[in-house]
Amino acid sequence: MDLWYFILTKNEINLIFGIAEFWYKIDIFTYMNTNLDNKKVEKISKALGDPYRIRIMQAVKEEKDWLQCQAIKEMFNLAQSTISHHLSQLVDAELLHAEKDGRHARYKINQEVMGDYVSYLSDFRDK
Amino acid sequence: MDLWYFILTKNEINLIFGIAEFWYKIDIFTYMNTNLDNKKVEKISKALGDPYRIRIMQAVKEEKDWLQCQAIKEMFNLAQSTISHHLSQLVDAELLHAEKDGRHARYKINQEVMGDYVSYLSDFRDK
DNA sequence: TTTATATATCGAAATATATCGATATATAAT
DNA sequence: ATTATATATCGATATATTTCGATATATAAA
Repeated sequence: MDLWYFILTKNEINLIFGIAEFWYKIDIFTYMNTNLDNKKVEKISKALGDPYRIRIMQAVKEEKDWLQCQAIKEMFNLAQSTISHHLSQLVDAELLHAEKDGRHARYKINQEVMGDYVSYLSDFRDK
Repeated sequence: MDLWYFILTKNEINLIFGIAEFWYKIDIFTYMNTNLDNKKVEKISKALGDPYRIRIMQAVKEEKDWLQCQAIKEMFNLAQSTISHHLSQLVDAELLHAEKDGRHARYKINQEVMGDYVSYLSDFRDK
């Protein structure tokens, strides 16, 4: 049996989808994402450009559902006000959804914005 | 004919690949990208967290092949040393390949690192 | 060899960000 | 009502980044 190794480009994904469309008689629509302007991309990138915030995002990702602010505070040796600052950077960039539950705050990843950012960056690939 | 609208998650892509594997009797291997550590992700994000550098990336993308440094200088009202600084941020983060051609420098997007960054971020999606 | 051009590097000043401690606010527990 | 807990905000300081002008380096043109 042969083993083939691919790094797939957008065009190649489109080809595969094309075959799938033909075989299953369906239409798969892909679209270029225009939801993010440069200002927004800058803000998101800045938000991800800090070691603590990267680890916060990872912790939020690991959590099945929402992650309590309290849990984040216990991960680091940082003042509570500093954690709060990092969290608002992530919320301002809309990378995280924030929700208040009594006196607790909890967070989960904003899938839509994260998806927009990923597809924005994907446009830098191939041509 | 029915029209269905999907935002596909990684798991759903895997399902589609699974069907393709079954039908064409091939193996499609997907793997979690571990090429980037947090330090690298931080550096790349920081590099993308500046309006000039975002526009430089876009300009490099638009260029069919390599983009001359000179062309970038003409896009902005910035001192030559500042442009040089921004370009080295992007090259240090390995978002751009740099090449010297005589006394000119030229750049193109480092597809591998950009791809690694995109797939790193993709792991923040779905679960 | 001299001069012009493209880019890189250095040092200083301006600006932005991270961090803390103190304090405010809002909710829950007593 | 009072007290304790979770989070947010403020002001000050430390640190990092951006920007410039001046200068260095390296290549091409005269």
